[in-house]
Amino acid sequence: MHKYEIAHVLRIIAALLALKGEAVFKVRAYEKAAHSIEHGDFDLELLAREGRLTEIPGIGRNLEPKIDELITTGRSTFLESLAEEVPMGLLEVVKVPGIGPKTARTLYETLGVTDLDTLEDAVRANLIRTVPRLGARREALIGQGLEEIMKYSGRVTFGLALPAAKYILGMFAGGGVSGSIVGEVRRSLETVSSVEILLETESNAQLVEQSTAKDIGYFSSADLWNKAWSDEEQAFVLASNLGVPLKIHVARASQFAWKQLVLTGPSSFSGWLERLAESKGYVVAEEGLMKGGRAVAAASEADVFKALNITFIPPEVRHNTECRQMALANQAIEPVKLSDIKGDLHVHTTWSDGLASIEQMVKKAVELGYSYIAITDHATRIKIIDGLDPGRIEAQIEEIEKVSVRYPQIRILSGVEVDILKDGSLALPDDTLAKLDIVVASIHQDIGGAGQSVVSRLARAASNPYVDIIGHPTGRLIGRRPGNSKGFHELFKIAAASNTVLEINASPDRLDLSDELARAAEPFGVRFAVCTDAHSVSGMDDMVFGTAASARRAGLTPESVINAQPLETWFPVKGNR
DNA sequence: GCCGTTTTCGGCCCGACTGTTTTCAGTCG
Repeated sequence: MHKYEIAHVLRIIAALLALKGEAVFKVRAYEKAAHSIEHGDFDLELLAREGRLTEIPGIGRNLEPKIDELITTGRSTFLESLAEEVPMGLLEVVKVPGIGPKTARTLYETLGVTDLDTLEDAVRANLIRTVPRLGARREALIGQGLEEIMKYSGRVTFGLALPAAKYILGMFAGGGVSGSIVGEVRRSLETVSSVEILLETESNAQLVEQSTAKDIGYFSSADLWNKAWSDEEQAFVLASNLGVPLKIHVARASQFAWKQLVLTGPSSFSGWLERLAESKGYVVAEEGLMKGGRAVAAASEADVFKALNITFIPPEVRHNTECRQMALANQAIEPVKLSDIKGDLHVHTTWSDGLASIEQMVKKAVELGYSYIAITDHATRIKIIDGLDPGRIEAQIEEIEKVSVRYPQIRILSGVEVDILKDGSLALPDDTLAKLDIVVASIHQDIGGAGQSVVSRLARAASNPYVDIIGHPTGRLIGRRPGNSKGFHELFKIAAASNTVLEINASPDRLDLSDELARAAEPFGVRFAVCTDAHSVSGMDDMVFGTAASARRAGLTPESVINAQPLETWFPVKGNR
C-alpha cells in the first residue's frame, strides 16, 4: 500500500472513533500517526519487516500491529470491526459544514441519519431544528453545505488516487506485468470515482496465473480474482481502501495502444477519435484500427495519432474540443509539464507551521532539480500558527542568507505568506514586505466572505505594490468547502493589470485555482505560479498534482507559468525589489 | 493512544465564533 493510502485508512479510523465518542486525544493519536506517515520519508515495508514501525513518531505499541497488518495484508480488521459499529455513511455526514462528530452522532441517534441521503431527507422535512441545541439557522447551514458535499460523494482526490495507481502498477511491474494508468486518473481529474489500470497480458486467465505465481502482494490471492470479474465492466473490479473501486483491464500487446486510448477517454473523445478514423477509411475493431482487413500496427498511443495524421493530444486535454481542432490542424499541443517547473514559490518551514527546516526544504528543492525556491512562512493573526512578525522576518532573512552560502547552486528567495485581513489589508506593514524578495498574500479568515466580498479583498491585496502572488485564490477545500470565486473576472483584470501572479496551489485538497478557473483567467493575460504550499519535505512532491490536474488540464503553456521559466525572466515580479 | 532525563502520569497547538442557550458545547481554522 502506498503511504498515502495507509494515512487515508488511519484517518477513516480516527473519524469513526470520533463518531463513536472516543476521547479526543485517542482520535488525535490516529490523525497524528496518519500525518507522520504521510509527511515522513520512511520505508514502511522495511520497518514493518524488521518490527521497527514504532520508530515512526506517533506510532506506539497499540498502533504498530494495526499498521503492520495494513502494510502486509492491505486490510485492517480493526477498521472492519469499527465499520460494523458505526454507519460508514456518517464519514460523509461529518464533512458537511456545521456538522462535527458530536452532531453527526446526535443526528444518527435522534433522527436515524446514517448517510448524506438520510441527512438530506431530514433537512427537507425540517427535522434538524427539532433536535435539542440545533435550530433553524443550523438547519439552513447544513442544507447549503449538503449540495457541495454530495457532488464529491463516492469520489476521492487525485492526490490519493494517482500515487495509489502508480503503486499498484509498480507491484505488477515487479511481477513482470507491465501496464498503464487509464480512466479518470490518467486524465488527472481533481477527484475520481474509480482507479483504473490496463495491464498487458495474453488473457484474464494468464493475469490471474501470473499474479498468484509471482506473489504480487495481496494480488496473489486467487480467491480475490475469482470474485472480481465483472461482465458489465469487462474488467476485474476490486474493492479498495480508497473508498472507490479499483478496475483492472487486460489487453494483449497488439491491442494495448487502442484500448489505452479508449479506456482513458473521456467517452466524447473516444467517440470523436472513432468517427475520425472511420472518416479516414479505417475500421474500428476490438484489436484497434484496421485497414484492408489488416490491423494497423500501433505500439503506443502516439502511433495511433500518427496513423490518423493528427498531433498527439495529451490525456489531460482530451476533454477539450479546441485541442481536438488544433490536432486536426496539426498544431502542437504542449501544455506545461512537471519537468518544466524550475522552482517552488510557496513553502513553509519550522519558522511557522512547517515540519522541516529551511535547509531541509532547500535540499529537497536541489534534489528536485530546481534552480530557485521561495521560503514563505505565515504572517497571520490565527493563534494556533506561530506566525512571523516584522522582527522574526528580519531574523529569517539573515538565516536564509546563511543557508544560501551553503547552497550556491540554488537561489533562495526570502518571502512570506501574509494574511489578507477582513478589510483586504495585510497582516504586515508595507515597509516589512519591501524587505522581502517575494510576497504571497492569501485569505485564511472569513473565507465565506460574511464581511467584505472576497473578490474585493483579493483585488485590494493585488493592488498592493509588494504583493506578488495571490495564494489559493478561492480558498476551496475539495469535498469540504466550495471556495468563493464570485466576481473573479474582476480579479483577473486587476491581476493582469497590476502584474500580480495567481497561484495554482498544487495541494491535492486545494487545486486552487482549478483547471476551469485557470482556463478562464488565461485570456485576461494573467500569469500563474504552480506552488505546493508544502509544510514538509515530501509536500514538495505535490507539484505533480497542480501541474497535471490544474495547469495542464487548463491547457496552460509554460510561457504563462512563471515558475516554468528561469528566474531572470520574471524576477522581480513587480519591479519593486 | 503517544510521549518523556521535568518519564510510568498527566499532559497533548489555542482561541474566536456561532447559535443555542441562560452559561456553553461544538465547530472551525
